[in-house]
Amino acid sequence: MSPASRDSAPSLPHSIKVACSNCSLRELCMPVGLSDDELARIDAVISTRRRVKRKTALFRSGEKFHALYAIRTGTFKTCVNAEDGRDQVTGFQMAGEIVGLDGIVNDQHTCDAVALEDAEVCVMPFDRIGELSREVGALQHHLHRVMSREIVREHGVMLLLGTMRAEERLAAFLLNLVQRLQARGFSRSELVLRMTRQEIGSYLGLKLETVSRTFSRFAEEGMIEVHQRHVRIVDIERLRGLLSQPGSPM
Amino acid sequence: MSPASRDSAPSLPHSIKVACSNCSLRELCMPVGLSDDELARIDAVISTRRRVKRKTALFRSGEKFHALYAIRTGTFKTCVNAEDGRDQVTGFQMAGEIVGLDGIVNDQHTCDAVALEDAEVCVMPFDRIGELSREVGALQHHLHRVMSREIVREHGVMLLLGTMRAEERLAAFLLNLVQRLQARGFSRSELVLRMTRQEIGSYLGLKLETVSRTFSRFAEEGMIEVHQRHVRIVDIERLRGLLSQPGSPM
DNA sequence: CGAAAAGTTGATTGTCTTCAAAACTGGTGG
DNA sequence: CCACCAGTTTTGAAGACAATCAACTTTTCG
Repeated sequence: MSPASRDSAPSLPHSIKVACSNCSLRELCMPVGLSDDELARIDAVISTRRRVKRKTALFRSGEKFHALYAIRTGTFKTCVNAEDGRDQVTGFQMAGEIVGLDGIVNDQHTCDAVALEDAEVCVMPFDRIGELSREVGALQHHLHRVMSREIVREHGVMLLLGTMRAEERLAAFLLNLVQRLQARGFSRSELVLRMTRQEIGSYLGLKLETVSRTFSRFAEEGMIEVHQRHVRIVDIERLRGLLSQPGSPM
Repeated sequence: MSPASRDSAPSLPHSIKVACSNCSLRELCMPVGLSDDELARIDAVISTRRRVKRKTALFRSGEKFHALYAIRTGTFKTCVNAEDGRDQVTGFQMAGEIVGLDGIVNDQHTCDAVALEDAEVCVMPFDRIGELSREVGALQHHLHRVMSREIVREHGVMLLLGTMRAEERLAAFLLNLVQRLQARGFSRSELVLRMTRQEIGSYLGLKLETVSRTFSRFAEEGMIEVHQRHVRIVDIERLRGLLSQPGSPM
């Protein structure tokens, strides 16, 4: 937003030595069933972490691509910028998810990844991942799956943006968020939004006022309780119902 | 649309022996700078073609995934279906482009690929591609780039769906189409739409009436000439201008 | 504490959708 | 070869939904 804070991190800001082998998030970002030897080799490749402070960028559009990043803690948004100043949030990423895949095609990032809260990521140098995945079949397939999953996720967003009304979009957004939080051991009814109404709106193709109004309407109707960024899902079934009913089958 | 024509092709409908090594589309779907040996090994893997008749599916959502497909001739649409009957065209693919990437994550396709005209594709069995890319580094990187390119393309569609007005969407659509056609040796001002207004609308998140009206408006204003599916771009600069001006920088 | 950022709410406007009717196209069978 | 018919496209009129503009409140953070 503010062109002032355009501070992408320089080469090696805060880097830390670590190991996947004893990482609690391994099930999320690594293939399962690796041998000790394979794990050790992966440890050798993914040897540094990087801290990213709130509102600063992990990478920015135009920067040279050299690594994928596995999120360890914190939440990110990715967002693309058009030449004319428009921008669009393309996703919100949380622990265990991978960002940076956009950079592979042209060896250059085409979107920004900005931390919504203080965060920490594992740096996975792409050329070394490539080498290693030639030897460790499970890693190769895992990488393919990660990329394919992202493609499928984006199909879902396109469906949302192309066919849904505001209420449906916000319901889908909330349901997706709690589902992912639940998978990470958080409550399935309470959540703290790490992003602004603005950012939610950008992601959902709505203006922030519409997001705010729709939150209010959901609250009035007793489906959720909203206190700023704290949301409590009171009637998840009715929220789900918003998605399956009104469909204009085009 | 008509639930009658739900005929995805069975195991081996019309298959033909072929070779990438002397294929004119190689620059589009294969890495460059391969040795003769490497090319021969790729030929061995991509050994069959398949014909797909107009309005029939190359694959459908739910089917088991086993191959990627490189389009040789013809045009496809890919489209995702929601449980509630909604559907969304996620892309239009033409010669040299790859479809099927969505199937990798869960070993199952999550969208339909339907031929908009009689078409022919090269079948690339995914497990064999995987094996070979472990040995041929250029192929591995190429595959990564293809997937990354698709992710970046979808970012662009999200920007379009999330931030653009009808005129901008249609202008972006037309400009993208001619650009890709031109890259394939076709005119940069004449094009034949292989899809209906309906399908364009689904892709652009608009109703078919809006697409039709917007075409008419462009024609009135002398930017294009439209005769059904034949479109002539008269003033490409003005069309481009639609994309760079009005931006609501959110 | 105070300024800036974020969020809420209301009134109005604009764009796209919906509903409807008619014209056109292309393929099929008499 | 022509007539017919389903699918496609165009166009109009009315309505709906979200955007815009604006004022105000609340929260956050230096």
